[in-house]
Amino acid sequence: MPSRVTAPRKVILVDIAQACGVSRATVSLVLRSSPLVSAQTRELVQGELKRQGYVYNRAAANLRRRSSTSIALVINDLSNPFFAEFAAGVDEALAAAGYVTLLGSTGESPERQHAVLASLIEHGPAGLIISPAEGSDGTRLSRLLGAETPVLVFNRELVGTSWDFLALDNAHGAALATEHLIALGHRRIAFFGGHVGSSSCRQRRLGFQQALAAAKLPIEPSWMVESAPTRLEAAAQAGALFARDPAPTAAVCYNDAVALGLMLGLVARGRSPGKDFALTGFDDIPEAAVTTPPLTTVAVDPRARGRQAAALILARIAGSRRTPKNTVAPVQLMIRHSTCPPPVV
Amino acid sequence: MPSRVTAPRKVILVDIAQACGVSRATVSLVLRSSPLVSAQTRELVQGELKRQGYVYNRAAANLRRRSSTSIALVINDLSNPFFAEFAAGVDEALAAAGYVTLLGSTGESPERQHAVLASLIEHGPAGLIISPAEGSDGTRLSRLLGAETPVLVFNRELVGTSWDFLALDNAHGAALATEHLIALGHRRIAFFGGHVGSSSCRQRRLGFQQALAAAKLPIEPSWMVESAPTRLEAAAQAGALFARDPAPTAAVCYNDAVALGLMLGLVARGRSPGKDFALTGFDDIPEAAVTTPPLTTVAVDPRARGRQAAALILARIAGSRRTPKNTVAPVQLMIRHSTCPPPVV
DNA sequence: GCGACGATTTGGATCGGTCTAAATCGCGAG
DNA sequence: CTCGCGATTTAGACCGATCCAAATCGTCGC
Repeated sequence: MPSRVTAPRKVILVDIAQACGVSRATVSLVLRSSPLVSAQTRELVQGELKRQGYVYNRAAANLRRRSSTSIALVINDLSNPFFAEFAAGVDEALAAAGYVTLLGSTGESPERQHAVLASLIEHGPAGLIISPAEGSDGTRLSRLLGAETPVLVFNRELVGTSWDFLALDNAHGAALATEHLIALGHRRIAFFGGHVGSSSCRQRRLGFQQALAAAKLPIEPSWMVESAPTRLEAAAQAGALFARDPAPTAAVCYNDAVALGLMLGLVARGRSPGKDFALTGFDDIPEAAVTTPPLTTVAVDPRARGRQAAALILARIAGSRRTPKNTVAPVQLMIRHSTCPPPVV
Repeated sequence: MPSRVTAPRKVILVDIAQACGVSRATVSLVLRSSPLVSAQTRELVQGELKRQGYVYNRAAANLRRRSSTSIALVINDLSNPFFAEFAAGVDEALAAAGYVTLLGSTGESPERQHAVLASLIEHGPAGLIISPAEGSDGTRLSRLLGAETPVLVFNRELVGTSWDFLALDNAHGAALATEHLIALGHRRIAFFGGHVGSSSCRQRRLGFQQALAAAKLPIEPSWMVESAPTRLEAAAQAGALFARDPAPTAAVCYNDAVALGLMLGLVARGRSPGKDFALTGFDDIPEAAVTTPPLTTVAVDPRARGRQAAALILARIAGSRRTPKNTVAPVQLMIRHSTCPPPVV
């Protein structure tokens, strides 16, 4: 009979206990570095742990302790550098706090989001950070997650829920960009790109309009141009700005991707962004600093937002607070060379 | 006595069993949609599950079944769009297969990588996909992970290990780029950027040199310029290409970031990339298509690589294969406008 | 020499599921 | 009416840790 090669059984707590001639409870205490065990047995056990290559089974421990050391992170679009950087920040801070990140990405599909969440919560995370897919149904999410799970919503408001919310200061950022253009002398300013369906777009439009109103400038509805928040779509929509005379001399763009697309569209029409047309972005993606011309934009520091989100969910898990908390993250205008004074007529 | 408000205890399997007047085993069978239970009780139980808002505790189940439904994904640099896209592909494919992704990012630090891995394996993932941090010690990782864990290494070779490995066809990609430049008429071609410490850089250099040798062109050592794989570093190193006369008329760059940096450096020196100097990148990051000029580069489709990595680790977990397997992913040359013929002297 | 007391150690129940083997049910055949 | 058999259902051990209450140990005071 050929000798059967069995995979060496995993080393568990009792193996260590037996090898040391102590009880499981004692080994367990050593693992959690309890002060109860004597220095002598502690060393004995620790030596054996190393010798046998023991790995702690956190799932088993968590089962008994009814606790959890993981946090779910659900991202609408990981391939967007903004969210990737956010995720990196979250993971960095969670790891530092001893948590593990359960990742889920939804590709902006509420259906996938539902499935992903259903799967993630079965793993019993201590909390959830979610950047909702566009078109998410808050009520439906509430029902799925229950009132118990600690949740932090990032970036997009989720109406019908009472969870903590970390928002960017969209209105203020757009206002800063608009004021900068006004200060340069522009009087005909467009708002370009984004879907009004998304709350972030509505907020940025609001800030834009408030800044115009504060400067007593008119808001021309045909200069509020929608487009998908992608470079390609934005480039295709550039013409919409010049459909009528007079045309705007500057545009506040929904985000950097849209701004870069608009730049392409302008160049294609013989315009020269930063020379005869001024435009601003939003996000300050790494690319923004190195385009030609470098893009004036509103920086939001996504990695820092990630760390902040981690801190907020940990605070919520610690559970001191009771009422849901809204946090607004500051933004900063980065002035580069895509913004110039209007051409003299 | 004031009525104590207790958080509603989580609904567990026995709650359902009691409410239905059946045993735990029966409920368990329903949960796993076993054909053993009668249609009648199945419906009864399923109704109760929904009514009470039961959520499955996968950790408990996995404990008994000695199985796992999570896979760890360790990434050296999530803020790099290439890896972010890769991660998105992995997560997409894993989710489709019913797995959950445990994320860890290391920021290129072997120490962090060690800590992250130690923490992740305690959660008992069924397998691990790792894109190693630069300077990882394969032997050390082997010791940490043991011989049992299914592992797929991505992108960077890990010497001293016997794990599955998914590599990009670096040599071939660099050769394609080099051949393209030669076909355009270039005779003095540099290899720019990257650290020779990294295996991907060595492989790309190799392909570059083979293509030169095949065309019977000399390899000039002073035209092999190192730099950190970042835009800024690359821009700073641009001068090294023109230190001596004659200078190269074209460069194969280690990756897109380096190529974009070199473009900046060239412009700063009064050169005009795509007009009087040709250069190629590697990766085809989204930005490459929209720079001025658009960058000729080698596309590797990171999202598809992510899906492929997921498929490979799942196959390894299924365990049919025995010997470690090396997979080389194809690459594709994307010809854009950063490559031009050499200037006529 | 004995009971007390602080310092350690430990048996056994427990977390929430799954597995196995055995019990129970319903019904048609003999 | 009883037996046999397939279809369902179930009791109880089990996964690998933690927790609690109780046991054990050494030694110190009287």
